[in-house]
Amino acid sequence: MEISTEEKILNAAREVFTQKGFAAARMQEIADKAGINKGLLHYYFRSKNKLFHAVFYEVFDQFSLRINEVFGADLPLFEKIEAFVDQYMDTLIANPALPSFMINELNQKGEAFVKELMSRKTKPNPLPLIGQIQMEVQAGRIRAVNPFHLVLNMLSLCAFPFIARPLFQGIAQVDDETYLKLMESRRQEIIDFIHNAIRA
Amino acid sequence: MEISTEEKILNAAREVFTQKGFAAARMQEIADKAGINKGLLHYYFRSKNKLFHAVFYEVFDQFSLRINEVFGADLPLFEKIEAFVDQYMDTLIANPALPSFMINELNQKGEAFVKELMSRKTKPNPLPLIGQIQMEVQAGRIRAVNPFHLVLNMLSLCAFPFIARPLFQGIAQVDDETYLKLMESRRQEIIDFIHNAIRA
DNA sequence: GTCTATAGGTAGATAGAC
DNA sequence: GTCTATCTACCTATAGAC
Repeated sequence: MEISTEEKILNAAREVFTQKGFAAARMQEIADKAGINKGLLHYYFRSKNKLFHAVFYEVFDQFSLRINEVFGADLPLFEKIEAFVDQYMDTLIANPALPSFMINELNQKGEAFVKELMSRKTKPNPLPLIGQIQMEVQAGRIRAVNPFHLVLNMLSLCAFPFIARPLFQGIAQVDDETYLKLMESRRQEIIDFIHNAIRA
Repeated sequence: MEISTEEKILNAAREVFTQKGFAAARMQEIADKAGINKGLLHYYFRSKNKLFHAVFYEVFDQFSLRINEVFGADLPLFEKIEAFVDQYMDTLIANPALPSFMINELNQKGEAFVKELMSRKTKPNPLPLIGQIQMEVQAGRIRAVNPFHLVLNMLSLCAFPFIARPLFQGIAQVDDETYLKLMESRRQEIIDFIHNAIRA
Protein backbone atom coordinates (compact mmCIF):
# COMPACT_ATOMS: atom_id res chain seq x y z
CA MET A 1 0.00 0.00 0.00
CA GLU A 2 1.74 3.13 -1.30
CA ILE A 3 1.08 6.71 -0.20
CA SER A 4 1.26 9.22 -3.03
CA THR A 5 3.55 12.22 -2.68
CA GLU A 6 0.56 14.52 -2.70
CA GLU A 7 -0.90 12.57 0.21
CA LYS A 8 2.39 12.70 2.11
CA ILE A 9 2.53 16.46 1.66
CA LEU A 10 -1.05 16.95 2.80
CA ASN A 11 -0.49 14.85 5.91
CA ALA A 12 2.68 16.71 6.85
CA ALA A 13 1.10 20.07 6.09
CA ARG A 14 -1.94 19.30 8.21
CA GLU A 15 0.32 18.44 11.11
CA VAL A 16 2.48 21.54 10.86
CA PHE A 17 -0.32 24.00 10.09
CA THR A 18 -2.49 22.74 12.94
CA GLN A 19 0.38 22.96 15.42
CA LYS A 20 1.94 26.25 14.35
CA GLY A 21 -0.78 28.10 12.51
CA PHE A 22 -0.37 29.54 9.03
CA ALA A 23 1.99 32.40 9.78
CA ALA A 24 4.44 30.44 11.92
CA ALA A 25 4.40 27.32 9.73
CA ARG A 26 7.49 26.80 7.58
CA MET A 27 7.51 25.18 4.16
CA GLN A 28 10.88 23.62 5.06
CA GLU A 29 9.41 21.88 8.10
CA ILE A 30 6.53 20.52 6.04
CA ALA A 31 8.95 19.19 3.43
CA ASP A 32 11.12 17.57 6.13
CA LYS A 33 8.13 15.95 7.80
CA ALA A 34 6.90 14.64 4.45
CA GLY A 35 10.39 13.35 3.66
CA ILE A 36 10.59 15.23 0.37
CA ASN A 37 12.22 18.30 -1.11
CA LYS A 38 10.98 21.82 -0.57
CA GLY A 39 10.66 22.46 -4.30
CA LEU A 40 8.13 19.67 -4.59
CA LEU A 41 5.70 21.53 -2.36
CA HIS A 42 5.51 24.25 -4.96
CA TYR A 43 5.33 21.75 -7.79
CA TYR A 44 2.18 20.22 -6.27
CA PHE A 45 0.51 23.22 -4.64
CA ARG A 46 2.17 26.28 -6.24
CA SER A 47 2.19 28.41 -3.04
CA LYS A 48 2.02 28.22 0.74
CA ASN A 49 -1.39 29.84 0.59
CA LYS A 50 -2.81 27.24 -1.81
CA LEU A 51 -1.37 24.41 0.27
CA PHE A 52 -2.95 25.88 3.34
CA HIS A 53 -6.32 26.17 1.64
CA ALA A 54 -6.16 22.54 0.55
CA VAL A 55 -5.49 21.46 4.14
CA PHE A 56 -8.11 23.73 5.64
CA TYR A 57 -10.87 22.74 3.22
CA GLU A 58 -10.17 19.08 3.88
CA VAL A 59 -10.42 19.56 7.65
CA PHE A 60 -13.45 21.83 7.37
CA ASP A 61 -15.38 19.44 5.12
CA GLN A 62 -14.72 16.49 7.38
CA PHE A 63 -15.86 18.52 10.37
CA SER A 64 -19.02 19.66 8.58
CA LEU A 65 -19.91 16.16 7.42
CA ARG A 66 -19.67 14.71 10.91
CA ILE A 67 -21.65 17.53 12.48
CA ASN A 68 -24.39 17.41 9.86
CA GLU A 69 -24.73 13.66 10.11
CA VAL A 70 -25.71 14.01 13.79
CA PHE A 71 -27.70 17.22 13.38
CA GLY A 72 -29.80 15.65 10.66
CA ALA A 73 -30.19 12.20 12.21
CA ASP A 74 -33.66 10.76 12.83
CA LEU A 75 -33.53 10.70 16.64
CA PRO A 76 -35.54 12.12 19.57
CA LEU A 77 -34.00 15.34 20.87
CA PHE A 78 -32.35 14.02 24.00
CA GLU A 79 -30.84 11.08 22.19
CA LYS A 80 -29.59 13.37 19.49
CA ILE A 81 -27.93 15.67 22.02
CA GLU A 82 -26.34 12.66 23.65
CA ALA A 83 -25.14 11.33 20.30
CA PHE A 84 -23.74 14.73 19.43
CA VAL A 85 -21.78 15.11 22.66
CA ASP A 86 -20.43 11.58 22.40
CA GLN A 87 -19.34 11.83 18.82
CA TYR A 88 -17.99 15.37 19.11
CA MET A 89 -15.99 14.56 22.24
CA ASP A 90 -14.57 11.49 20.49
CA THR A 91 -13.39 13.66 17.63
CA LEU A 92 -11.89 16.24 19.97
CA ILE A 93 -10.09 13.70 22.15
CA ALA A 94 -8.59 12.15 19.00
CA ASN A 95 -7.60 15.56 17.55
CA PRO A 96 -7.23 18.04 20.41
CA ALA A 97 -5.47 20.68 18.31
CA LEU A 98 -8.11 20.89 15.59
CA PRO A 99 -10.61 23.36 17.05
CA SER A 100 -8.04 25.99 17.97
CA PHE A 101 -6.51 25.67 14.52
CA MET A 102 -9.78 26.22 12.69
CA ILE A 103 -10.94 29.03 14.90
CA ASN A 104 -7.61 30.72 14.91
CA GLU A 105 -7.25 30.85 11.16
CA LEU A 106 -10.85 31.92 10.67
CA ASN A 107 -10.13 34.82 12.99
CA GLN A 108 -7.08 35.93 11.09
CA LYS A 109 -7.78 35.22 7.44
CA GLY A 110 -10.54 37.79 7.35
CA GLU A 111 -14.09 38.02 6.11
CA ALA A 112 -13.35 37.08 2.51
CA PHE A 113 -12.04 33.70 3.54
CA VAL A 114 -15.10 33.00 5.67
CA LYS A 115 -17.40 33.96 2.81
CA GLU A 116 -15.49 31.66 0.48
CA LEU A 117 -15.89 28.82 2.98
CA MET A 118 -19.60 29.41 3.38
CA SER A 119 -20.16 29.30 -0.38
CA ARG A 120 -18.97 25.66 -0.39
CA LYS A 121 -21.48 22.88 -0.77
CA THR A 122 -20.24 21.19 2.42
CA LYS A 123 -20.77 23.38 5.46
CA PRO A 124 -22.29 23.00 8.93
CA ASN A 125 -26.08 23.11 8.81
CA PRO A 126 -27.73 23.39 12.24
CA LEU A 127 -31.24 23.98 10.88
CA PRO A 128 -32.58 20.43 11.34
CA LEU A 129 -31.57 20.53 15.01
CA ILE A 130 -32.87 24.06 15.52
CA GLY A 131 -36.20 23.10 14.00
CA GLN A 132 -36.44 20.06 16.23
CA ILE A 133 -35.75 22.15 19.33
CA GLN A 134 -38.46 24.63 18.33
CA MET A 135 -40.97 21.83 18.02
CA GLU A 136 -40.12 20.43 21.46
CA VAL A 137 -40.50 23.88 22.97
CA GLN A 138 -43.85 24.44 21.28
CA ALA A 139 -45.06 21.05 22.44
CA GLY A 140 -44.04 22.02 25.97
CA ARG A 141 -41.78 18.99 26.31
CA ILE A 142 -38.77 21.15 27.19
CA ARG A 143 -38.26 24.55 28.77
CA ALA A 144 -38.68 27.60 26.50
CA VAL A 145 -35.06 27.98 25.46
CA ASN A 146 -33.77 29.92 22.49
CA PRO A 147 -32.78 27.20 19.98
CA PHE A 148 -29.84 29.18 18.61
CA HIS A 149 -28.35 29.57 22.06
CA LEU A 150 -28.95 25.94 22.95
CA VAL A 151 -26.96 24.78 19.93
CA LEU A 152 -24.27 27.29 20.82
CA ASN A 153 -24.24 25.92 24.37
CA MET A 154 -23.76 22.35 23.18
CA LEU A 155 -20.81 23.31 21.05
CA SER A 156 -19.30 25.58 23.71
CA LEU A 157 -19.41 22.99 26.47
CA CYS A 158 -17.67 20.39 24.31
CA ALA A 159 -15.12 22.42 22.40
CA PHE A 160 -13.94 25.14 24.76
CA PRO A 161 -12.05 22.92 27.22
CA PHE A 162 -9.90 21.70 24.32
CA ILE A 163 -9.30 25.16 22.96
CA ALA A 164 -8.37 26.63 26.33
CA ARG A 165 -6.58 23.51 27.43
CA PRO A 166 -3.14 25.07 28.08
CA LEU A 167 -4.68 27.63 30.39
CA PHE A 168 -6.82 25.16 32.35
CA GLN A 169 -4.08 22.59 32.56
CA GLY A 170 -1.72 25.26 33.82
CA ILE A 171 -4.20 26.45 36.46
CA ALA A 172 -5.25 22.96 37.55
CA GLN A 173 -1.63 21.75 37.54
CA VAL A 174 -2.40 18.38 35.99
CA ASP A 175 -0.47 16.40 33.38
CA ASP A 176 -1.69 15.50 29.90
CA GLU A 177 -3.02 12.09 30.85
CA THR A 178 -5.02 13.44 33.78
CA TYR A 179 -6.50 16.19 31.65
CA LEU A 180 -7.65 13.74 28.98
CA LYS A 181 -9.24 11.60 31.70
CA LEU A 182 -11.06 14.69 32.94
CA MET A 183 -12.35 15.18 29.40
CA GLU A 184 -13.55 11.57 29.34
CA SER A 185 -15.53 12.07 32.53
CA ARG A 186 -16.81 15.31 31.08
CA ARG A 187 -19.04 13.60 28.53
CA GLN A 188 -21.60 12.47 31.08
CA GLU A 189 -21.26 15.72 33.00
CA ILE A 190 -22.20 17.73 29.91
CA ILE A 191 -25.11 15.47 29.01
CA ASP A 192 -26.53 15.73 32.53
CA PHE A 193 -25.94 19.45 32.60
CA ILE A 194 -27.84 20.07 29.37
CA HIS A 195 -30.58 17.63 30.28
CA ASN A 196 -31.29 19.37 33.58
CA ALA A 197 -31.01 22.79 32.01
CA ILE A 198 -33.74 22.24 29.42
CA ARG A 199 -36.15 19.74 30.99
CA ALA A 200 -39.66 21.12 31.35
CA MET B 1 -2.48 64.85 29.58
CA GLU B 2 0.46 63.32 27.70
CA ILE B 3 0.90 59.67 26.73
CA SER B 4 4.48 58.45 27.08
CA THR B 5 6.17 56.81 24.12
CA GLU B 6 6.32 53.53 26.00
CA GLU B 7 2.57 53.70 26.52
CA LYS B 8 1.97 54.51 22.86
CA ILE B 9 4.04 51.49 21.86
CA LEU B 10 2.24 49.16 24.26
CA ASN B 11 -1.15 50.30 23.03
CA ALA B 12 -0.22 49.84 19.39
CA ALA B 13 1.45 46.50 20.09
CA ARG B 14 -1.58 45.19 21.95
CA GLU B 15 -3.77 46.09 19.02
CA VAL B 16 -1.55 44.47 16.40
CA PHE B 17 -0.63 41.38 18.40
CA THR B 18 -4.24 40.66 19.34
CA GLN B 19 -5.41 41.04 15.76
CA LYS B 20 -2.62 39.25 13.94
CA GLY B 21 -1.00 37.00 16.51
CA PHE B 22 2.69 36.95 17.30
CA ALA B 23 3.99 35.33 14.12
CA ALA B 24 2.03 37.47 11.68
CA ALA B 25 2.51 40.75 13.57
CA ARG B 26 5.02 43.17 12.04
CA MET B 27 7.19 45.58 14.00
CA GLN B 28 6.70 48.11 11.20
CA GLU B 29 2.93 48.04 11.63
CA ILE B 30 3.26 48.53 15.37
CA ALA B 31 5.58 51.48 14.84
CA ASP B 32 3.22 53.04 12.30
CA LYS B 33 0.21 52.58 14.56
CA ALA B 34 2.15 54.15 17.46
CA GLY B 35 3.24 57.04 15.22
CA ILE B 36 6.93 56.49 15.95
CA ASN B 37 10.01 55.03 14.32
CA LYS B 38 10.70 51.33 14.11
CA GLY B 39 14.06 51.69 15.84
CA LEU B 40 12.38 53.03 18.95
CA LEU B 41 10.58 49.75 19.48
CA HIS B 42 13.94 48.10 20.03
CA TYR B 43 15.20 50.95 22.14
CA TYR B 44 12.29 50.44 24.58
CA PHE B 45 11.75 46.68 24.42
CA ARG B 46 14.95 45.23 22.84
CA SER B 47 13.18 42.55 20.80
CA LYS B 48 9.84 41.54 19.32
CA ASN B 49 9.67 38.69 21.80
CA LYS B 50 10.14 40.96 24.81
CA LEU B 51 7.57 43.41 23.51
CA PHE B 52 5.14 40.56 23.05
CA HIS B 53 5.74 39.34 26.58
CA ALA B 54 5.13 42.79 27.99
CA VAL B 55 1.81 42.99 26.16
CA PHE B 56 0.75 39.48 27.05
CA TYR B 57 1.57 39.82 30.75
CA GLU B 58 -0.40 43.04 30.92
CA VAL B 59 -3.45 41.44 29.34
CA PHE B 60 -3.11 38.27 31.39
CA ASP B 61 -2.80 40.12 34.71
CA GLN B 62 -5.82 42.26 34.00
CA PHE B 63 -7.81 39.20 33.07
CA SER B 64 -6.71 37.36 36.24
CA LEU B 65 -7.49 40.29 38.49
CA ARG B 66 -11.02 40.64 37.18
CA ILE B 67 -11.72 36.94 37.37
CA ASN B 68 -10.35 36.60 40.89
CA GLU B 69 -12.29 39.58 42.13
CA VAL B 70 -15.55 37.83 41.26
CA PHE B 71 -14.41 34.33 42.21
CA GLY B 72 -13.39 35.53 45.66
CA ALA B 73 -16.30 37.89 46.29
CA ASP B 74 -18.48 37.45 49.37
CA LEU B 75 -21.72 36.49 47.62
CA PRO B 76 -24.19 33.59 47.63
CA LEU B 77 -23.46 31.11 44.83
CA PHE B 78 -26.22 32.06 42.43
CA GLU B 79 -25.50 35.75 42.78
CA LYS B 80 -21.83 35.08 42.23
CA ILE B 81 -22.50 33.13 39.06
CA GLU B 82 -24.73 35.93 37.83
CA ALA B 83 -22.09 38.52 38.66
CA PHE B 84 -19.46 36.47 36.89
CA VAL B 85 -21.48 36.07 33.69
CA ASP B 86 -22.40 39.75 33.66
CA GLN B 87 -18.90 41.01 34.23
CA TYR B 88 -17.24 38.49 31.94
CA MET B 89 -19.65 39.16 29.09
CA ASP B 90 -19.07 42.88 29.53
CA THR B 91 -15.34 42.36 29.15
CA LEU B 92 -15.79 40.14 26.11
CA ILE B 93 -18.20 42.47 24.36
CA ALA B 94 -15.75 45.33 24.90
CA ASN B 95 -12.75 43.24 23.72
CA PRO B 96 -14.03 40.49 21.44
CA ALA B 97 -10.57 39.58 20.10
CA LEU B 98 -8.94 39.01 23.49
CA PRO B 99 -9.83 35.40 24.27
CA SER B 100 -8.72 34.01 20.93
CA PHE B 101 -5.49 35.95 21.22
CA MET B 102 -4.63 34.58 24.66
CA ILE B 103 -5.63 31.04 23.88
CA ASN B 104 -3.94 31.05 20.54
CA GLU B 105 -0.59 32.16 21.84
CA LEU B 106 -0.76 29.84 24.82
CA ASN B 107 -1.26 27.00 22.37
CA GLN B 108 1.72 27.95 20.30
CA LYS B 109 4.31 29.28 22.70
CA GLY B 110 4.68 25.91 24.36
CA GLU B 111 4.79 24.51 27.85
CA ALA B 112 7.67 26.65 29.09
CA PHE B 113 5.70 29.83 28.48
CA VAL B 114 2.68 28.49 30.36
CA LYS B 115 4.87 27.49 33.31
CA GLU B 116 6.41 30.93 33.34
CA LEU B 117 2.93 32.48 33.39
CA MET B 118 1.75 30.25 36.21
CA SER B 119 4.72 31.14 38.38
CA ARG B 120 3.55 34.76 38.41
CA LYS B 121 1.93 36.19 41.49
CA THR B 122 -1.15 37.27 39.54
CA LYS B 123 -2.96 34.31 38.02
CA PRO B 124 -6.52 32.98 37.91
CA ASN B 125 -7.50 31.28 41.17
CA PRO B 126 -10.80 29.37 40.98
CA LEU B 127 -10.40 27.73 44.41
CA PRO B 128 -12.75 30.06 46.35
CA LEU B 129 -15.54 29.38 43.86
CA ILE B 130 -14.83 25.64 43.74
CA GLY B 131 -14.92 25.45 47.54
CA GLN B 132 -18.21 27.33 47.61
CA ILE B 133 -19.75 24.96 45.06
CA GLN B 134 -18.64 21.95 47.11
CA MET B 135 -20.32 23.37 50.19
CA GLU B 136 -23.58 23.96 48.36
CA VAL B 137 -23.52 20.41 47.03
CA GLN B 138 -22.82 18.96 50.48
CA ALA B 139 -25.63 21.02 51.96
CA GLY B 140 -27.94 19.63 49.27
CA ARG B 141 -28.84 23.10 48.05
CA ILE B 142 -27.78 22.30 44.47
CA ARG B 143 -27.50 19.16 42.40
CA ALA B 144 -24.38 17.01 42.86
CA VAL B 145 -22.27 18.55 40.13
CA ASN B 146 -18.52 18.26 39.78
CA PRO B 147 -17.25 21.75 40.81
CA PHE B 148 -14.36 21.70 38.35
CA HIS B 149 -16.69 21.02 35.45
CA LEU B 150 -19.18 23.63 36.60
CA VAL B 151 -16.52 26.33 36.56
CA LEU B 152 -15.41 25.08 33.15
CA ASN B 153 -19.01 25.27 31.97
CA MET B 154 -19.39 28.87 33.10
CA LEU B 155 -16.28 29.93 31.24
CA SER B 156 -17.13 27.88 28.15
CA LEU B 157 -20.64 29.26 27.77
CA CYS B 158 -19.40 32.85 27.97
CA ALA B 159 -16.15 32.75 26.05
CA PHE B 160 -16.66 30.26 23.23
CA PRO B 161 -19.15 32.29 21.18
CA PHE B 162 -16.58 35.07 20.95
CA ILE B 163 -13.75 32.76 20.05
CA ALA B 164 -15.72 30.95 17.38
CA ARG B 165 -17.48 34.09 16.24
CA PRO B 166 -16.36 34.05 12.58
CA LEU B 167 -17.66 30.52 12.16
CA PHE B 168 -21.02 31.17 13.82
CA GLN B 169 -21.51 34.48 12.13
CA GLY B 170 -20.74 32.85 8.81
CA ILE B 171 -23.21 30.03 9.43
CA ALA B 172 -25.96 32.23 10.83
CA GLN B 173 -25.40 34.83 8.09
CA VAL B 174 -25.75 37.83 10.39
CA ASP B 175 -23.83 41.09 10.44
CA ASP B 176 -21.60 42.36 13.26
CA GLU B 177 -24.28 44.43 14.95
CA THR B 178 -26.79 41.58 15.00
CA TYR B 179 -24.21 39.20 16.41
CA LEU B 180 -23.32 41.55 19.24
CA LYS B 181 -27.02 41.94 20.03
CA LEU B 182 -27.28 38.15 20.17
CA MET B 183 -24.44 38.19 22.67
CA GLU B 184 -26.28 40.76 24.74
CA SER B 185 -29.37 38.58 24.90
CA ARG B 186 -27.12 35.66 25.68
CA ARG B 187 -26.32 36.89 29.22
CA GLN B 188 -29.74 36.02 30.60
CA GLU B 189 -29.89 32.87 28.54
CA ILE B 190 -26.65 31.60 30.12
CA ILE B 191 -27.71 32.54 33.63
CA ASP B 192 -31.04 30.72 33.23
CA PHE B 193 -29.33 27.76 31.63
CA ILE B 194 -26.87 27.32 34.50
CA HIS B 195 -29.51 27.98 37.12
CA ASN B 196 -31.78 25.25 35.80
CA ALA B 197 -28.88 22.89 35.26
CA ILE B 198 -27.73 22.90 38.88
CA ARG B 199 -30.85 23.59 40.98
CA ALA B 200 -31.59 20.77 43.39
C1' DG C 1 15.27 59.88 23.02
C1' DT C 2 14.49 59.80 18.28
C1' DC C 3 15.70 59.31 13.69
C1' DT C 4 18.07 57.10 9.14
C1' DA C 5 20.52 53.61 7.08
C1' DT C 6 21.91 49.13 6.81
C1' DA C 7 23.48 44.70 8.32
C1' DG C 8 22.22 39.88 8.74
C1' DG C 9 19.31 36.26 8.40
C1' DT C 10 15.37 33.71 6.72
C1' DA C 11 11.55 32.24 4.03
C1' DG C 12 8.77 31.64 -0.17
C1' DA C 13 9.24 30.93 -4.80
C1' DT C 14 11.63 29.87 -9.32
C1' DA C 15 15.10 27.88 -12.77
C1' DG C 16 17.10 24.21 -14.50
C1' DA C 17 19.67 19.66 -14.31
C1' DC C 18 18.54 14.84 -14.04
C1' DG D 1 8.51 13.89 -10.79
C1' DT D 2 12.27 14.99 -7.95
C1' DC D 3 16.33 17.25 -6.79
C1' DT D 4 19.97 21.35 -6.11
C1' DA D 5 20.98 25.94 -6.38
C1' DT D 6 19.63 30.49 -6.30
C1' DC D 7 16.80 34.73 -6.57
C1' DT D 8 14.17 38.10 -4.38
C1' DA D 9 11.75 40.05 -0.80
C1' DC D 10 11.03 40.98 3.68
C1' DC D 11 11.76 41.39 8.51
C1' DT D 12 14.25 41.78 12.92
C1' DA D 13 17.84 43.96 14.93
C1' DT D 14 21.86 47.04 15.24
C1' DA D 15 24.99 51.11 14.31
C1' DG D 16 25.49 55.63 14.35
C1' DA D 17 24.14 60.60 13.42
C1' DC D 18 21.53 64.25 15.57
